[in-house]
Amino acid sequence: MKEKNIKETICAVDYAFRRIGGKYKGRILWHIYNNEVLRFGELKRHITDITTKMLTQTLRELENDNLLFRKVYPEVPPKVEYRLTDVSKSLIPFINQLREWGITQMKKENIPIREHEASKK
Amino acid sequence: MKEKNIKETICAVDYAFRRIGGKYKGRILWHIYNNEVLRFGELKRHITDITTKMLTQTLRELENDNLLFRKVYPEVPPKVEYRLTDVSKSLIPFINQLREWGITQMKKENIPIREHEASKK
DNA sequence: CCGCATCCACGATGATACTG
DNA sequence: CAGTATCATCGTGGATGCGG
Repeated sequence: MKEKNIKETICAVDYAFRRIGGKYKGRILWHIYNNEVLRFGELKRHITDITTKMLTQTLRELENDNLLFRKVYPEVPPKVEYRLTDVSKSLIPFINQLREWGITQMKKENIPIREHEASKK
Repeated sequence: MKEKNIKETICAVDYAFRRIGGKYKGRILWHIYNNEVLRFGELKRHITDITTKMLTQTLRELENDNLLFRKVYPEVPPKVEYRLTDVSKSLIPFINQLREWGITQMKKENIPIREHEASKK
């Protein structure tokens, strides 16, 4: 049966796409990078078209895949923070370049670009 | 209803991922780049885990999205060649960078890497 | 040889309600 | 606040057969 496990992967391009592919992974990493640290609710507000379920699920995948660090504060109300790991930090240059490529293309096609307002401290 | 159209896209990261995301797009572009031009059957042999249907479908998407150029030779038996466009060529550096990141990670995890044998002429 | 058409299974995603 | 649980649905992709 379908080995979902990445161990049997062959091509590096394939491997990389499996790790950061998916509908929201790129954007999540990018937003966290821009803010250094984000809480669950903040992320949800940044990525407006994601549901609670998908956000939770994707965050878990990224965490299990060692691309996100999750810190839970044992408080009431709860507080959970997400940060990049060293591995995902090493991925940022790529995402950024891809983003610049996207901007170039979008300008060519006159597609309005929504910049994510990084709450730069 | 669900606007599949990319026109309403907002974030450039999202835009870029939509264009080259997907299970096979990255690999297809990469293989064609490595060989400059590939025929349908050659592509299918390179990407061993793809079905005829998915290959056809993905190639169409890439073509419609201006990331592939398709040339049909009116012969019997048929012959169809696929090449990169200027737009997808401008994308290659990023794919390559992503690939290098993948290679680094795979080495860390001792995952065997299958190099695609580019039939360098 | 290079596809396209059809049918079908299943996983991915969405909507909504509920909880510690 | 940060999720979980459940149900419905939609798209992706596989299998097969046909056709120029």
